[in-house]
Parts: sequence; C-alpha cells; structure tokens
Amino acid sequence: MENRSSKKRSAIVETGWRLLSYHGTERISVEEICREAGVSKMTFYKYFANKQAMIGAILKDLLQTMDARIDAIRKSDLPYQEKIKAFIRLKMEQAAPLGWRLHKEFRECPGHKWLDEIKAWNDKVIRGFLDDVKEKIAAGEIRTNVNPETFLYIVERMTDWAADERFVGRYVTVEAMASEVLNFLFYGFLGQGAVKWL
Amino acid sequence: MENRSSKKRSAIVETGWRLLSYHGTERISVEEICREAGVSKMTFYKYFANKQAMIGAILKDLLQTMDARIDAIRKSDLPYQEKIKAFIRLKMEQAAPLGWRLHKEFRECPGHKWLDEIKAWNDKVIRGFLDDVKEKIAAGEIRTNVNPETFLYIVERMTDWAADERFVGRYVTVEAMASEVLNFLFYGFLGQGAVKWL
DNA sequence: TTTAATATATACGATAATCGTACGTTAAAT
DNA sequence: ATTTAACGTACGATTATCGTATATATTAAA
Repeated sequence: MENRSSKKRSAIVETGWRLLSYHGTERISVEEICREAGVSKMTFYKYFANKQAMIGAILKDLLQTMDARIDAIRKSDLPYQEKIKAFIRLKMEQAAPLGWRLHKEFRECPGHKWLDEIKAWNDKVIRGFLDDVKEKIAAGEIRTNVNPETFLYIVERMTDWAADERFVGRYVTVEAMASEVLNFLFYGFLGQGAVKWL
Repeated sequence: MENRSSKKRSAIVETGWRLLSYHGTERISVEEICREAGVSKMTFYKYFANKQAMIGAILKDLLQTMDARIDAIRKSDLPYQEKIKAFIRLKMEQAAPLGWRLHKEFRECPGHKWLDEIKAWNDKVIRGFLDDVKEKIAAGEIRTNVNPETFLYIVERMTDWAADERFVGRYVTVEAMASEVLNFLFYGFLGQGAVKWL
C-alpha cells in the first residue's frame, strides 16, 4: 500500500527535497532522484504518479511539519523571549528551506500550482508572529531601545534576507544563519562597550 | 576573426552568464544558451570551443573587470570611510558576482577547474575590506559579535530601508531615522543595560 | 562590380537522458 | 503452498544534446 513511512519513500522524499530546493522543479528528473536516493524507478512510481505529484507531496509535508512546529511554539510555556527567538529561527530556517530557489521560481511563474498555498502559509506564519509581538510591545511587556514599529519593520525585512541568495549563500547551515541573525537582532553589530570608528 | 566585441558574442556571454550563475555549470547546455541568446550553435562554436571554454572566458572577463574596480578603489585617495563604502558596494552589488550558486558548486567540487582562481579573487575582494575591519576589531577600535560579512549585508539592506516609505514615513526628521537605525545597528533590539523581557 | 573571406543559419548523425511501463524477482504474510 | 506487497531490470518511445558538414548571407578586398 502507499505506506507513508516506508524507508524507500523517505529516501525519495529526502533526496527529492534536496534536489528540488537546490535546482528547482524543472531541472531535476525522477531518474536522478532515484539514482541519488538508491531507489528504482518502479518504486518511485509506486509512491508517486510523477514528478509533479512528488513535489506536491513534499511541499504538503513541509507545510504540515512547519505548522506543527509553530503550534508547538505557541503552546509551549517558554518565556516570551525564547518564543520570539524560536519564531524567528523557524521563519528563517523555513524561508530558506522553502528555498530561495523555489521562492524565485514561484515568483517568476505566476500561474504556479503551489504558489497560492505557499503564500497563504507564509502570511499565516508572519502575521501570527508579528501580531503576538505587537501585542506584547503594546502591553509594555517588551521593552526595547528601538521604536516598536521599527522593530516590526526590521523583523519583516529580515524574513526577506532568508530568501536572498546573497545572504543565505554565505552560510553552510541554516542554523548558522539564523543564529547570526538572532545575534544581530538582539545585540546589534557592536558588542556592548566603547566603540570607535577610526 | 575572433572578434571579441561581436554582438552575437556579447549575447552569448551575457545569456551564458545569466544561466550559469543561476543554474550552475552542469545544468545548462549550449543549445539552451543559443536559444535564449538568439544565436545559432554554429556561431557559438565559432567563438568558443565548447561550454567549458565559454565558462572560462566568462569568468576570466568577470575577474578582470572586478580587479580593475578593486584597483581603482585602492588607488583612489578617498578617505578611509569612503573606501569602505566603496568596498561594501563592490562586494554587495557585483560581488556575489560570482554568484552564490557557483560559489557553492565550486566549494562542493574540490577538483574544480576554476576553483583556485576564483578563490584567489574572492580573497582579494573580501579580504581587502574585511581585513581592514578585522584589524580594527583586533585593535579594539571596533568590537563586534557579528560576522563582518553579515555586517556588510545588513548595511547594504539598511540603505534599502531608507528608500522605503513605509519605514521613512514613520519619522519626522531624517536625523531621527538615522539615529534609530544606528542605534539598532550598534546595539540591536535590546539596549545594553536594563532591558526586561516579560 | 566582382571576388574572396567571413559570419551566421540549417540540417544532420551519433549519443545519451528521460519518461512511464511490462515483466520478473524477492520477501513476507496468510 | 499460495497470495500479496515491495522492489529491481529491461524496454520502447521520445526528446535533448553535442559537435560538425553544408549552405547561405554579409562584409571586405581587389
């Protein structure tokens, strides 16, 4: 049956996602995926009707996973600071994962099949997070040396960075990138202490 | 003759670079380049022996251009800050010029033909600036907890904010905005000193 | 203007990649 | 032992790609 937890299927999904996020939807082939995943083509067609179906399944899984992670953060009893960090990290780890490559492809091909779904999901994530932050700032539970509006704007812009190849391309892992951004967001470029330029 | 300024050749180089920087060296074909450039294959092979030769020529041209720009900055008698700005601009505008895509490909394929050349070039561009910054950091004149390259990127992005009315519109004066941005840039979201979360 | 040289386009054969499937094989469940 | 699910091999059909041989147009020289 369509055993969703088959090892072979997992291998296909994993390899498929890797190649997909790197090369886009057009420049990959099922043969390549099978080759790299160590799976025969017949097995591939056992689980997926074709490449398109596989992509759809992968994206669907991805969005589901992300939703679950978001809910987990929301429901958790982490201190609010940690929640914010978790959100930002999630957003960055996902925006890249969703793939700058795919973002671009989707953007460039308007009538794209999964465009709306992804956009909707994206909005959902951002709005949910920003609304929470706004609320806390308005309630005075968060104090910052920066105007709240400025903060919100910056956070919004930062999510763009994660889809910018010039930025993402410098980091080996998404974790490293997210960590760096968080570090900057909270503490700025300069460490505390005397600072001189020239 | 191998007219280096032929229109057709330019079209090939231009399109070739676009596709190359986007899809990498492996996932493009000369037929595709010719198709997109509006050039016949025969013309392609008039100017280049094959795809590899074309890539080599493109990269060579690119590096030469970049070298010239770097030297121009170095030789200029601009004040130090202006030189830094120029470097930032060079690095950000053109300078992922090699394209994150190629950087990654080269990084992942050690025995790559142009790896050394490109690495050397990259060092020349980045080191020139970053070494200066790092020097200042080491000398205690600048202290930072953020990767200098990240800093470069962020600075560049901040210049975008200044052109975004959603951002500018919040401030009565330009000074207020600059102050806010600098405050954020230097100290991050959290001010040093008494900052409470929750 | 005629002629030679050069630039560009078309057509081609050879090879390889890709798709989706028919069929055979293993391994486990009944 | 027999059925059934999972998986691999081999296949035909189609398409892409390479590099070249040949044909045409354009330009420069005589």
